[in-house]
Amino acid sequence: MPKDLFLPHSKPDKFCEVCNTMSTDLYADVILPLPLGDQFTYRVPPEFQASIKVGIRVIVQFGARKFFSALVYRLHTNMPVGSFDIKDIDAVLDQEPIVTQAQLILWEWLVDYYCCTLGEVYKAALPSALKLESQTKISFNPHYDMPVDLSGEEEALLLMLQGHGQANIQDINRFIGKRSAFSTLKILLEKNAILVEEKVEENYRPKTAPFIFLHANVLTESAIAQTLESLKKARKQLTLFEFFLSETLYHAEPKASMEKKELLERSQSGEGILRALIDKNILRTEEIEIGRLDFSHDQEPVIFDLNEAQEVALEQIGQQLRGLKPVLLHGITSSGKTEIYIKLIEEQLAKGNQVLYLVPEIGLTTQLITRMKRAFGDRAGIYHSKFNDAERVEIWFNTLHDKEQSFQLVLGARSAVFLPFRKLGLIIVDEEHENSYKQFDPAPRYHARDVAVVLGQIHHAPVILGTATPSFESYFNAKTGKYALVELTERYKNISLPEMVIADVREATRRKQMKSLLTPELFEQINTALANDEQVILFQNRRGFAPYLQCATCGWIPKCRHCDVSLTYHKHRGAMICHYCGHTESLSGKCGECHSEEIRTRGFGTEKIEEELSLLFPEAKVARMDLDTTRAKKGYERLIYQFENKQIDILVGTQMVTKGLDFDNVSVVGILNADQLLNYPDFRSYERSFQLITQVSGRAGRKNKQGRVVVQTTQPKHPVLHEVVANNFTQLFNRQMAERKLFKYPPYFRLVKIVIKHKNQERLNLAASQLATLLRKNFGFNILGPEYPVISRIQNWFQKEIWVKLERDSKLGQSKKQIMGAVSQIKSMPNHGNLIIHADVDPM
DNA sequence: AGCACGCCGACT
DNA sequence: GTCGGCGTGCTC
Repeated sequence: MPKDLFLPHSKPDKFCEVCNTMSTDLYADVILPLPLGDQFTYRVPPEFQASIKVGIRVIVQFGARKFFSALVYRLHTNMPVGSFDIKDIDAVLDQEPIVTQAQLILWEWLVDYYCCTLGEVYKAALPSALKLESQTKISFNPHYDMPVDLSGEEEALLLMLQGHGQANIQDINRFIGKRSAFSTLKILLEKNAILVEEKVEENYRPKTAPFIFLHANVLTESAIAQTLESLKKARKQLTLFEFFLSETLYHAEPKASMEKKELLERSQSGEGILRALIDKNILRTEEIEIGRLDFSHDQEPVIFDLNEAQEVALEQIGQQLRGLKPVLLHGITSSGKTEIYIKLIEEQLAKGNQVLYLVPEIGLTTQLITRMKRAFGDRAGIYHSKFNDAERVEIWFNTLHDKEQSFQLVLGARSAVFLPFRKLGLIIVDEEHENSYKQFDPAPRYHARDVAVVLGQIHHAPVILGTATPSFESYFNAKTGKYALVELTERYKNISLPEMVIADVREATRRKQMKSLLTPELFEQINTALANDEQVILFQNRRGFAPYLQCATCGWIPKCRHCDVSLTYHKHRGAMICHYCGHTESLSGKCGECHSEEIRTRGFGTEKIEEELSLLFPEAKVARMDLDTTRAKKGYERLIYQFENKQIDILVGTQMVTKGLDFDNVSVVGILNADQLLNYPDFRSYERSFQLITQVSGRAGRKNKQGRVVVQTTQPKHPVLHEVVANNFTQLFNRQMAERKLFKYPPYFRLVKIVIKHKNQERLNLAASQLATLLRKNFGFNILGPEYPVISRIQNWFQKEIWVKLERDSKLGQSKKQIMGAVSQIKSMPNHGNLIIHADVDPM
């Protein structure tokens, strides 16, 4: 983008016939936080022409009544052509850009690559407190005499408004208790009884705290002396006042004020004593803005020493990074990748550069945060979705502005790629194979790892992708020279890799050796571990008690009434719950079909395992870690803490237990049902099985002692399991690559998944087949579907999918344009109004 | 995405 | 006769 777009244009001047002067018309193309394709052009009125810049927010009216905070994308003097009135910009919100030029370049890339709009990216990128939207405010018209011809509802509403002063639409809907109070409001508006206005409210409020200052009366030496004299009889007040002076005026570095809380605490005075001094006009209080960000750190920064293998890897990375290719760091579990990162980060921070450290959503554990805080103290900040909005705004500005106290290292989940970095020196993507880097819904459906690579290119910052189990895409890129590859094959601190055992569930069942859900192998291992005071982690990728219930007489299975899935039985809550929409039904105990009372549980989830274990090992403390036990705010941290402190002997969990946790007393890891992973109907299921089993196995092993992993399966001869046992990633990769090539799957081909949804099944079928036909004209055999996905209905929306396979070296941009063209053609056909169609590029 | 406008069925 | 359901089109 040319540089002059930053500046208001001074040409071409033209003569204004109205005001008889030379005038300059300046226009701004703005991005609205809406999923609309094009930008909208507004006129920049003269009073804003000097201050407007690309990347600042402005308030504009959009449509008949709504106001939005839009982002200035382009400034120019070309009057837009068209038969519409150009509206003026109403207000300018920022003095300096809050979105950088580099970010806009990234946004444009996202729009092209992920087939979305700038509005959608704008929405995803900015903390919501920075995206204002007007709210309709309704108030009582004070110049209105209460008439007689009002209905009961109208009168009640008016009285409410009179009492409250102002209300928004949601309040009124709640008050009236109907779905829409719009008709009542319309009548009242016609009768001139109410006033309606649109207000844009700033959501972000800086946090303030009371600070204590010297009162204006006491600013001279003599006044202070006099005051001290006058306080002789009030000894507590004198103590407080003297303390205040010693901390501010008489301090080595004098300050004007002191925070009230700190003053009271450190002088050990009470509220009342301070109050007295304020009443006497000796001190005064004032609200001062303070930040919400935590700059505290407990310990002095510690930097570790690396072992030989790590030093070699660090050296290799250093060499490779100079080539500005992304580096894939393939290091087996516990090989000490984090220490290498710390060294690399340290180097960048010393240069005054910023570092982005991406972790999967779930990987933002207290363990990692503690480690980074210990290494980098208050230079490290955290950004993820659990942060409240005010904090996110502050991190945004902290990243953007070079302040006295600012974070140089940002640890963040996927949305951290959108932060406004000034001077990015390095990007680390940890656990790059993790699926949670991909955003499903809403658009932009981006993969943070891939966005990070592009972000690195824009900033000329090196990118490191680290993992023990590379995604096939990344490994392929490394093998074909798009990425550089660095491998670490030794475990840190000489912890040996765990011994892997494959336990045959079918054989054990036949011999009647199963102890509940455990094979004799796993049962023995757990017993031994408990006897040695060691801990156990069990993995089952399914929460709840039983995935479904079934009538033993007729085979009936309870299903969700809104979705096409069976209800999962949650024993603890005594309910059957849909894991797709949350629909909950209480347990009737009777078959919905034949009314038989013989209802059986089928399969097992974490809850059932927890219960069975408590019966099998009554002495052991068993805990469960899944979505249900970690939903509460500190639930996850509490479990980790308890496990670390050995208050838990056996931890049962879903995927959560596989992520980046390091415990040093776990000797046994059990995978309860590997079949479920292997048989998952997806072309990536073997890749994922390998990743999950390897990752969870990595939790086993202690210093000087080999850990054990038991994998329970009915397919003990399955090749993937043997590759896991041998830790033979390469063999699995090569075998799978041949298949991927043959069936035109990634990484040889790129996939675009098109999802079509409609509440009406016939209309969905029609639209989907029309779209597929249209796409086949361009892509022929590379179109799959339309087909129902595994779950064909979610929350009463039926859905179908069409898959497009694009050749890797084909003109991607052009193909995507063709796809989106076909989509909009289908959408604009009559009767296709309530269709939802979206494209998911590189779906997971 | 919202929201207004416009056209057809089930109600006072 | 009207209320309100949804299908359609537009927003600088």
